[in-house]
Amino acid sequence: MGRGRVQLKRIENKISRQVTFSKRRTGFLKKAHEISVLCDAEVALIVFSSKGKLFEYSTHSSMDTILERYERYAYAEKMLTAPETETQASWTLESSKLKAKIEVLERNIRHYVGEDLEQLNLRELQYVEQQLETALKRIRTKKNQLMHESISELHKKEKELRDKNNSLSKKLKENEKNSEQQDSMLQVLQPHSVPSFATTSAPIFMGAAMREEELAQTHSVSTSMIPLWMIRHINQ
Amino acid sequence: MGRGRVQLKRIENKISRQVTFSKRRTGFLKKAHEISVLCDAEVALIVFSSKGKLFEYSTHSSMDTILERYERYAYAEKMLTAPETETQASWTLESSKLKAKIEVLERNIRHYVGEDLEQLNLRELQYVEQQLETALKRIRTKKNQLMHESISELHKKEKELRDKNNSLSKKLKENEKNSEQQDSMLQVLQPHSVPSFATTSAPIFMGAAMREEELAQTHSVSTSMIPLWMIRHINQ
DNA sequence: AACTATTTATAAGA
DNA sequence: TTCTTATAAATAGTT
Repeated sequence: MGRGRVQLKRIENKISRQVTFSKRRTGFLKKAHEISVLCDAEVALIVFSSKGKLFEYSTHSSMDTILERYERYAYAEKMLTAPETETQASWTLESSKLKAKIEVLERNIRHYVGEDLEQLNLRELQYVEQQLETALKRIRTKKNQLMHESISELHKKEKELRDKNNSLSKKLKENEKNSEQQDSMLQVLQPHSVPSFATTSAPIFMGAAMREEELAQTHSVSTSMIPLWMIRHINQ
Repeated sequence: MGRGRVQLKRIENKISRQVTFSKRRTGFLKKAHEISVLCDAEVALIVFSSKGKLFEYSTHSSMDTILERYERYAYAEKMLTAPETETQASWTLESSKLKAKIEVLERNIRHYVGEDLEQLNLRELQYVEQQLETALKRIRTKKNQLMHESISELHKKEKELRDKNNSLSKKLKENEKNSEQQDSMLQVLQPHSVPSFATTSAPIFMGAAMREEELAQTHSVSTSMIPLWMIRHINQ
């Protein structure tokens, strides 16, 4: 339905795929609602876009209710075709497996943060130590990268603000000249009428400078010549 | 789309309701397939007719896969509802919870070994860095402890073996004295019959010495004055 | 199930 | 995204 026929295959153009998805999704959900109302059916509809976003529709009885009903229905069917599978026992087993995995992962994490080290022998300690060294190195590299980006950004801003300050100062001087002439003419009526751009623009620049200082401070943790972490390690 | 307009409300005539359901169901499933193919979306569709019959559609990845993904996605919202009874659904939910937890843990571990760092901002990087530093410190302390224990143990063994060697040497000398006397009496019958304790006991001690050397070598990684890891970090 | 007059959905373009 | 419009598709009522 549209100006041209459409081939039933993935739309390669990303943009038009997205547009089509948006349009058809609307119609699709509408159809879901219509059939459920007109024909008194129970409908559950789940759509994940190619970008992973979720869209859903479900009849009055909530999504969970329908999925549960579906599970029951599918369960009964499975029991007919392949009895034995998917019993309560297998769920318990699945659950235990997952829990076991979680235990292992948690244990690993504890080791990576230096806890429960009694469980490890020398070889394992050595391994973890090496991994952490590599990790630290990578993290510091990444951190440096982020901070340098930040700093360049601030330098850019600083320059912009400086330029603005300069141009404002210029304008101010011109104004002063003009107002001196005016003052000499109107001094009795309007004394002290010069606006002070210089003092209002200063804080704008200070703001940028302070943020840069903050960054430099945190930066020193990993980049000054003899940083804290190294001293701590030498003293260990 | 048809000869007349249609009100969005339940069709009261049972026959035409059924006919409409049949027709629309076909179109609906077709739409599901179309959007999934055209737009590369993942679709799961469950319909129960008013008579309780099940119709379903799902993309290549099976219905279960999609429902599981849905459970995971909707996990946050499900947390709000009260814990359910031990139904099939709750098992699925439990499973999803565990899987979600595993995902989080695995993500953490990847960060602790310096992977997927793009996901972290400066603050988080700083946090992880600090944790790793503490962990490394603890691990090195523990390693030292283990190695020192190992070394004392070896020293003890060394001493025991030395003592044994000494006592064996003594006995040997006594034997030699005795056998000299006997030799002088029996030299024609048994020449060269002296057992060589000195040479067999040497390898026993050598074994211990080598193990200690190995340890000292690995030990130097974290305890020599300017160890490798420090140089690497200085050069980072 | 077909048929077909109409309504609806939507592709393309703005 | 939203609107417009020409056209393809779906389907209500009928046979």
